[in-house]
Amino acid sequence: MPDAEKRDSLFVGALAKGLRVLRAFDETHPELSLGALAQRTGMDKSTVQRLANTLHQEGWLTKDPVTRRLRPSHAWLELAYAYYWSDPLVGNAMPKLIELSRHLEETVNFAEISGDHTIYVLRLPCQRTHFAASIIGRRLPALSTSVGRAILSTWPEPDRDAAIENWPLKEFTPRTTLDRASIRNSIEEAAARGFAISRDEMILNELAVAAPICGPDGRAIAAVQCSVSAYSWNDDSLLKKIVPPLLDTANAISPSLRM
Amino acid sequence: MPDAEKRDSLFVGALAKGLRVLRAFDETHPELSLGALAQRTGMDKSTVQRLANTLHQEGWLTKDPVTRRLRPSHAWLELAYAYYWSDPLVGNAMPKLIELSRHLEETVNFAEISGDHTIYVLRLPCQRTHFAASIIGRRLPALSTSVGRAILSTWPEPDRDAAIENWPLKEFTPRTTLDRASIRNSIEEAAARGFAISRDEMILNELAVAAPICGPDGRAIAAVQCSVSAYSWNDDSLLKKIVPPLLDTANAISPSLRM
DNA sequence: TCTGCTGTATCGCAATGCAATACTGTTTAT
DNA sequence: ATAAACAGTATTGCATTGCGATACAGCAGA
Repeated sequence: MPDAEKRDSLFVGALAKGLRVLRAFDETHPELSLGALAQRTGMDKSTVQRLANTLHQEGWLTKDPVTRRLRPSHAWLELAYAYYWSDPLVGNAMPKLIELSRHLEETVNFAEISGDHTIYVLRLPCQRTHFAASIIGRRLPALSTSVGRAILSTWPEPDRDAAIENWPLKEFTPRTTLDRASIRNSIEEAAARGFAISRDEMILNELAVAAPICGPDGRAIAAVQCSVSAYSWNDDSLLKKIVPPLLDTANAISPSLRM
Repeated sequence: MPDAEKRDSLFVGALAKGLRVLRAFDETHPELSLGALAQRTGMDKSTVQRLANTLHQEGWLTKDPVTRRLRPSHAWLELAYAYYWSDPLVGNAMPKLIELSRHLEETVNFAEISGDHTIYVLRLPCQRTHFAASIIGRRLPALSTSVGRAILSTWPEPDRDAAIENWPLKEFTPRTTLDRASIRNSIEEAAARGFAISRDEMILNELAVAAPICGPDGRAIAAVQCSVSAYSWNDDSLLKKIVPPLLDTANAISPSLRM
């Protein structure tokens, strides 16, 4: 392990390496051969062999009997299941999101902040979109999403500023905002109005509105989001039809009241 | 490791143990202390300490700063994300499920067979139900679910019989079928009609219909399912309104045609 | 303040995971 | 066809690394 020199004595390297094997699978690498795994993880071929073998025996990797390639197993979904039970917000959020989705008949999402990214935790797709926009677990740079901006809009000045300065940005479409001053404006507007809007950030012709879910300290860690097509919606209709129920839903989920 | 004596030399015990720590979290144990983890995994306290520490450092466990308890982290959802990209059926299924859900305005699920259980892979909840019925990754005994029966109905005799004889059953409601002969009837009926119906198996007052998704060999490994309330639906309306589009959807997802 | 708890740190031993290497089987090019 | 190239599988000796007993610290409640 050349990267991390002096890890304390209660660090189990073999476990960390094994998990790095799991992390090697992503949207561009849905299945991998042993050799490819070795390459991607930077580990020795025989190390990967043992780790992958163990993961396979323990049911974490599925092995195609003919190509010998490895793929994520159903166990990966079971972990998501366990996650849902452990997240204190999800239990309240789910029924309210369902109602919102039924009412709006538009795609509704629930996302949380995870470091400097947002991650989709619950998704209720209503319209056909591209695949990545309809499955859970997707991480996106927080500054580029309506969810991230809605959440940041509730944070105290110093934290918010630090985020705006330092958090990463990535160009997804030609219209992705890469200018941090514009992002600051967007967040301040969100702070004033109680919700954030973003346009064409992740995909073109997409309009997203997000309302933060505040904890007892007023600081949000999650948001409810509604994503619609700019073909069918504009600012006015958004504000009239979508924003009010969206805010209601967010407030209903917020744990502050129940404490 | 007393349980598995003679594991071959390419087995990394530390990795397996670490993963067992992850598996210790489930619906009844959403968060665990170090001591509780040691108990549940049957491992030594200091072993668990090191493993949990490693998992925490690597971002797999979240540690509550005040209670010191450990919880699943967002990484668990990221694994689900990777899983979705790797599952060859999910990409086709998703848009079609969305359409079906919009059309029926009822809860639609996509589940696969996983050993002797079924596992929910995609869920589009439309009505409020209990929490477990609306999140992905849930495993249920295949013989008790409409999905499992729909899938088994496409299997050749010997496999099907072996499953009916040996696969596990568990009582979820007072009306859960525990009689294997009845289950055989149900599966045979499904084979004749092309879809399976179940009633009150998992929760009372629930009606579920499932249509198998067959591979090129005619053998199903997945099914589309629609779950409705027996309060609003009966056999007739189910057959008229739900079954036809359900079968259409299942056929549209089946990969056989595209090969 | 004492007692019992739960989480954190230390340490010597040997079990265990490491990487080099050799083997097997399947695919590609000549 | 035959050979060469490649990917997956097995073996082995060595020392690194993970093991668990034990001792320490920080916080409850009595």
